[in-house]
Formats: sequence, C-alpha cells, structure tokens
Amino acid sequence: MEAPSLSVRKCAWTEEEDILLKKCIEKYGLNRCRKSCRLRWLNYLKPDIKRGAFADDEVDLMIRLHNLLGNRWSLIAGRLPGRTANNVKNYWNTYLRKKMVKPSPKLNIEVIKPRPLNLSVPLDKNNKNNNNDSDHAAASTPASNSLVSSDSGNNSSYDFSNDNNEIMWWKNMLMNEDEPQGFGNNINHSASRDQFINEALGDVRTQAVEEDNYGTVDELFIDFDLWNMLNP
DNA sequence: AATCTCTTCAACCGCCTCCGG
DNA sequence: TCCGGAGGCGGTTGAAGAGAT
Repeated sequence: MEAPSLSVRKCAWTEEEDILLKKCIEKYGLNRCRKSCRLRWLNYLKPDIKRGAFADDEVDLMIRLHNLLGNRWSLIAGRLPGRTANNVKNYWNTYLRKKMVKPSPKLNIEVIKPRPLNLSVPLDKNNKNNNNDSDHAAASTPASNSLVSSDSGNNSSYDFSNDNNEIMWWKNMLMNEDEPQGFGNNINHSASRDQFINEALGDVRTQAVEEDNYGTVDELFIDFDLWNMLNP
C-alpha cells in the first residue's frame, strides 16, 4: 500500500462529510461515480504522482520486480515512488512487453502469489498444519504487536509484547523449511538467509513499527528476493 | 493536404476481498 | 451466516495525437 501523502481518513463517512460531498457536487456539478473519482485522484491528481518518462533505474527495477511478481502492478508501483499501478502497467504494456524475452532458466524465479492478510493459525504452530488453500498464508504487520487468528471462534494471538518474541516470530517465518507452501519455500535460497534475516529484522523492527512499511510479509519477501538479486 | 496506421495512456469494466449490519 | 456496500486490483478499451504514406 502506498503511504498517503496527505492525512486521509479511512473510516466510515460522517454526516458532515456527506453534506460536504453533496455541496461539492451541487456546486461544481460533478457527475461521476465514486470509482471514477477515486481513479482520477489516484492516477492523475494526487500531488505526489511523478509524471514524465521513466528513468533507467526505474525501468530496471520494474523489470526485476516483474520477474519476481508477475503482473502485480500495484505491488510493483509501490516500490517505484510516485508511480501509479496504471502508470507501470501502461509502461510495461507499451514499452517492455515486446522487448522482454523469456527469463533465463538459470534464474529459477518463482512468482509470489497473493496471500491473505491474516494468518489462519497462530505462528508457533502454523508451520505444520496450516495453509489449506492455494494461497500463501501471510501475517498482519508486526507493528500491530499481535497476530490474530482468523479462524472462527478461535481468536488466539501471538504475543509481541516482548522484543525477542517478535524477532523469533520473523525468524520462524523466514527460516522454516518444512512449511508446505508458504513462507520460506517460495523464495530463492541462493543467498545467506541469516544475513538477510538480520538485516531485514532491523528494517522490520524500525520501518514496520515506525512507518508501517512492511504491511505484509509479502513485502518482506519481495525485499528478500531483491536482496538476493543484488547480492548473488 | 488527406488518409491511414500506430502508439500512448486515461478511463472503464468486471471481479475479488473485506467489513459492518 | 448472509448480504450489500466499498475499496482495490488487473485486463481491456478507445480517444487523441504522432508519424507514415
């Protein structure tokens, strides 16, 4: 998710806001549906949107991310500051798609598939009996300091009140080799995990908590795979 | 100058997930 | 548990402009 540049309310609309919206539409005669308004704002009007040609490093990163993620434009755009998913998608379809050749089989890249936002079981036991569906399990951000199970009637949670617990959580997440299809198994093991984990934990513990940059484990693994690419 | 073809990119569409009632 | 509204996403379309003939 992109970090909003303005302070934006995300909760339900209040009566005052409804009135304000009505007034705006009455005053300016805006005849657009909510989706259209949203799209226009997100793709065009938002003040932090970067316009103009993509720089070489942006293109390079886009290609790497696309190798990694496939057509997950919003995730790719999230790594390209100021660029929108539509932007990235259009650029890819017009400039890059035709240029791209099949990736070298040596790379052995696997696309990270979408995952649900919440873990389905508590982490200390997730790795053996989890993941019934085809998607990867994922975690809520540790910034929340707890992981709540989405199992009905079983709201167990993982205790992050202690820093070491949080570190162990991430280590379990990243290092478990037995986990059937999520976490550690969809990533390239060519690099030193320990090194990555130590660095990533630093990032997670500072950025996730303070800036909420790692909204999902997905994003952490993207960084891990990028890190692998850059540290062969 | 007129017409055709190609390229670009904003906007639309349909689908999925989440959430609250 | 079900349902409807809202948010978000990727795929696709089509208008407008640029370039070629």
